[in-house]
Amino acid sequence: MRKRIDVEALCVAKGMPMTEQRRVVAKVLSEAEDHPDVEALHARIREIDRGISIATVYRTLRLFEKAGILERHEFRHGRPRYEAAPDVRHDHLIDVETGAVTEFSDPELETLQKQIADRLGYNLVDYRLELYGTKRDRKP
Amino acid sequence: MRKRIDVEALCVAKGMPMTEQRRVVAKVLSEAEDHPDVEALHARIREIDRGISIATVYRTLRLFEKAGILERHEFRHGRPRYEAAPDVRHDHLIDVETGAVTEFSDPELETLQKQIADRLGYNLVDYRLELYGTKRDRKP
DNA sequence: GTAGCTGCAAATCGTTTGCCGATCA
DNA sequence: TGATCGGCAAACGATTTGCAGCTAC
Repeated sequence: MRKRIDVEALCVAKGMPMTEQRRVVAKVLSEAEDHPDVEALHARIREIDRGISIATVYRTLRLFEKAGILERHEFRHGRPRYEAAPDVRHDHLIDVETGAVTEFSDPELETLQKQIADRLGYNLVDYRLELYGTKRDRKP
Repeated sequence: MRKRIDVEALCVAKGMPMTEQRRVVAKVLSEAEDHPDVEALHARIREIDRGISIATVYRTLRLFEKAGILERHEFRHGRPRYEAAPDVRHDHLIDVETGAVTEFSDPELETLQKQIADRLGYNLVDYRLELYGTKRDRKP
């Protein structure tokens, strides 16, 4: 069960001028249950407003990302995929057969990572963790 | 202390036709102590043989990668970077200020990842872990 | 009113590819 | 010899940008 994030409200809170196009992009992002790429997003956007150009989609995604409203993920083998920025950080497990993404978070893992960085003489400022797997017992 | 890998020997072992150009690319990769990108590699290659084109560099890197002789890493913010494939897997800590890469490996971490995948109903087939940090006590 | 937006088409960037003469085994 | 290679320049695909007109506030 994914927590719905009101992207438009976040934009307004940041004082962004809200155009019709941005509202549509925000709506599509808010409603996405998956982690769509630009092409998928554009397709969904055009279902609502046929005239919105790909340039606007790119511009808007960059804008939202810089504002911290959006996360861009560069998983292996594929174009960047997007999700509305969650309030609690999580990591991703990607199904290598279907591309489906499962979210998870594990405090133990983060502790361990901090320890490793520390041991190497660094302060951990960020990390990227992606698991790639195949579903167990896929057939009946 | 980085273990030197004889890339040319690995190519020969795989039965690749070894041209003058491939020997140069192999040599540069074997001698690299860092994780250079294509541009850096091409620069080093040209120091040995001025005539080798960027197309050849790209073709050769792809060839080596497909043969499992080379690893391509797509760290955040930047072009892909390469290293001769190590025989024991390791992960990377990237200095966000300098781009320098420190290698590490932690069996505990891998166990934990396997457990997480398992808990989510997946068999772990691969993963990507990158730590981003700043050096502690950088100044004297 | 004016700063900032959008659509369009052209530009950009890193990377790949078709062609054809050259090289390797 | 026959398969494979490499250099060149053109092609490519995803993304960005300049411009001129339009919109939010």
